[in-house]
Amino acid sequence: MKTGFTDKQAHILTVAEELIADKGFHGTSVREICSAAGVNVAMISYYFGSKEKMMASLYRFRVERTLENFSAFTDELDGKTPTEQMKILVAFIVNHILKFSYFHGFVTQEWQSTAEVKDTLQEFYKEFAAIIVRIVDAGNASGDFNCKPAAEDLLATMIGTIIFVIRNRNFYEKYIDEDADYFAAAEERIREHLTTTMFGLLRR
Amino acid sequence: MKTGFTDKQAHILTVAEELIADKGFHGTSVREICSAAGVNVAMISYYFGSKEKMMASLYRFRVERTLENFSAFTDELDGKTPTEQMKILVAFIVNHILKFSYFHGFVTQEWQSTAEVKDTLQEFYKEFAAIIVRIVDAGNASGDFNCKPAAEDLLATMIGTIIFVIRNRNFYEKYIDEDADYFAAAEERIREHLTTTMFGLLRR
Amino acid sequence: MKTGFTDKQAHILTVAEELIADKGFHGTSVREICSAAGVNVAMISYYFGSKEKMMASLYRFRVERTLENFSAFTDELDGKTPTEQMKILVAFIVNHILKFSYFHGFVTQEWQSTAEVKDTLQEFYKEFAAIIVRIVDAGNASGDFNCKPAAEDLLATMIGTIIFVIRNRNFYEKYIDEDADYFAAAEERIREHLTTTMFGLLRR
Amino acid sequence: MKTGFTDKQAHILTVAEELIADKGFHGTSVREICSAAGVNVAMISYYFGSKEKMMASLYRFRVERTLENFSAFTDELDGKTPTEQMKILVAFIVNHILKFSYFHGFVTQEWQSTAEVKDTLQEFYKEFAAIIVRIVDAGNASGDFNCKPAAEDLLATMIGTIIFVIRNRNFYEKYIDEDADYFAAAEERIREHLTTTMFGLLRR
DNA sequence: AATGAATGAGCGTTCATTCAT
DNA sequence: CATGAATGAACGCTCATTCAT
Repeated sequence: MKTGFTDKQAHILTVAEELIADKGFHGTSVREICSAAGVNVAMISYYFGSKEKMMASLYRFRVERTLENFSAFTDELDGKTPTEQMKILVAFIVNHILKFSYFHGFVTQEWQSTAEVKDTLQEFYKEFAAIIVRIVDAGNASGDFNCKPAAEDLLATMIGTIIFVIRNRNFYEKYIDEDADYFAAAEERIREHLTTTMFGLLRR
Repeated sequence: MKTGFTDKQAHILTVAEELIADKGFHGTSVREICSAAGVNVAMISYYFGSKEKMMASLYRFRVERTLENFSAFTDELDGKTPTEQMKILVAFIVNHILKFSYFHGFVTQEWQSTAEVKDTLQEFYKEFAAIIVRIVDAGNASGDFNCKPAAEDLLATMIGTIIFVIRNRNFYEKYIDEDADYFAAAEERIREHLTTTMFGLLRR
Repeated sequence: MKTGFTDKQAHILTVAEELIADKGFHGTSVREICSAAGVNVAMISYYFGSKEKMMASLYRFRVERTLENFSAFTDELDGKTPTEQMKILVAFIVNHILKFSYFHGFVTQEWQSTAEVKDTLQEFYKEFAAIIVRIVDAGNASGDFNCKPAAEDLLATMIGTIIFVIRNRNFYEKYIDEDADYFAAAEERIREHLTTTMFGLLRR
Repeated sequence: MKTGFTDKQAHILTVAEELIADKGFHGTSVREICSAAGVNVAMISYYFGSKEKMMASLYRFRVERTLENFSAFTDELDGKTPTEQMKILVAFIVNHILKFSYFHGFVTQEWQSTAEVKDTLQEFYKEFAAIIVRIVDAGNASGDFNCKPAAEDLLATMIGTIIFVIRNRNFYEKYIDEDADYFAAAEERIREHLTTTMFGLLRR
């Protein structure tokens, strides 16, 4: 699977991803990333050209990996009814965003991202919206659904809801069994909530 | 309602809010804020103790003002049917978040906020969730609704969806008439979408 | 005497001048200058904006001080014969360049100076060339001289010769009494040599 | 004449010379030189030990090549009258310095050269001064000249004047026909001026 | 109460050099 | 013999903050 990143670059990006997800782009220093990655402070400039360019690489890195998973996910949809497909789609997106949430919250805020980076993310959203359209249309044809809400609205609601739950853990965890692992429990809850939400919009 | 902020402090916070909403906490320097506010660079440390503490004050400042609006908003609900109340609530939250979205996306990301700040924001969410509960219960009693979805889930979906649309303007604006003002057009669209979404969850 | 530099700025420039005269612009670090000046490392950026801009200030600083001396020097020429005036001029330029030689060797080499800086130095040269023209013309009118060599050539020879002697001390000091102070002895020698040279060009 | 430089070393030195002449020692990076020379960045350390030592080699390299030209030049003097010899000498030195001026301006400035490097350059000056002495003595014996100015002073004036004109092109080019090639026009002018200057010092 | 000059720490980056291959 | 990946040190600069006034 060709990505254009060497092992060392991938290693640095993985470490950087975790830190930046936690503390943001400006809140994470090059020294911090390199120290955590066990490499010399000069390596980020050496490998990526600059911290900014490393960030652009990080986006590309993540999108590439996400789109790889997409194939597996879309294969899974084959032969299922639109209702089942929608359930699978919600489960996939909840699982994915919980893993890489930070990734969907940067653009336009905190990070004056370049056009290239914004495009990288849009690529993902458009790809995803296209799948939603396909399922919605199939469901309306088969009679599973009787409404055609806009794909971009469904997408906004799904991703937005998940990110809110992640970012406002402090608030949301009060409604979750405190003995349970937050992310595992939250994943299940959001999946169910969003599934219900989607069907509420598709069948009226 | 006692706020504890002098006029000068309020002025600085207002200026800071706008800049930070645009460029993030780390992306906005103390010099920049003070320069834009027309005050001495030492004033932030002087008035608030530090940039971090100013940020905490900013949260408190915003929550206080929001809660002030709440009274007007809750007054508006009086004597309406639960269905109408829910419509008003959606309209209020969409309008509010569009104005102060930055404010709901910081916590846990980009900013290692203190417990105090997190509490400040939770105060708002809890207050809001309480209103949702009240409307949902009233609607179930009156027969307007026949379901009792969790208030925190409805909240997450409402706020999350709005923030997504704001942060991913690049993506979402493709689905909006390009001649229209983005925020005005988006506000209307999201309001309708979320209203439909809420009713889809309350009546099944 | 208004120069536009505060005492602190003047202090830093004086220290910087000495170090840069010795080791060049790129060879002298900001830390080194600040350390020698007993000020914080941030002061150069703080006072001048950047190291580059400090260098531009240094040129201006030196030219201003040189042009101040000029008035005193030109006053001294009044009422003298052209022959005496030429002797005074040589003595002045030798003395001045020996003090600030570094200053005349930077432009176009080692430092990609801005147009502004180059202009600063040219200002000095042009001012000086004008005086030479005046003396040469007066001398030809009075009969002291019988030739009109180009002022820019006389200037080039005077300044060039002096700088050579400074820069190639290693070579030149072999011809100077080793018990004497190099600069004092060199000053006298060059003054005599250049005086002879000038008269050799003015009377043939 | 044994130089001790391999072809690769000579190639690197030639490239380095051009760059350093333009931007100075500190202003030219090892990467830049190696990149321009089409060799690996490690080669300068590998071949010369360090950047500093490469610089010492560069001086030696240039002096060796200059001294090689000297034989041809001194041969040319044979059988000429001292007056003609002096003209040839001025023409040679002007031409040479215009080509390798940078080379004569480094020592003691911008570069803390080692004793070895300084010696390398002195070797050249002493050799040159010896020739001047010979011509001056011959001219005084033949009656071409009637003065014996110090060779080191003549040398300082010649080299200094030329370097000034090169370094202060900005100033000097105003006095040169702007349609002409600067270096070609300057060479002719300086040659004539220095020839006149030398004869002015040798015949009084 | 408020200033603005000044600070030390840390920033992202580039440097000449080293070393395993 | 030659490479190029990798390094530690130092670079110029900006940061939030302090302190004498």
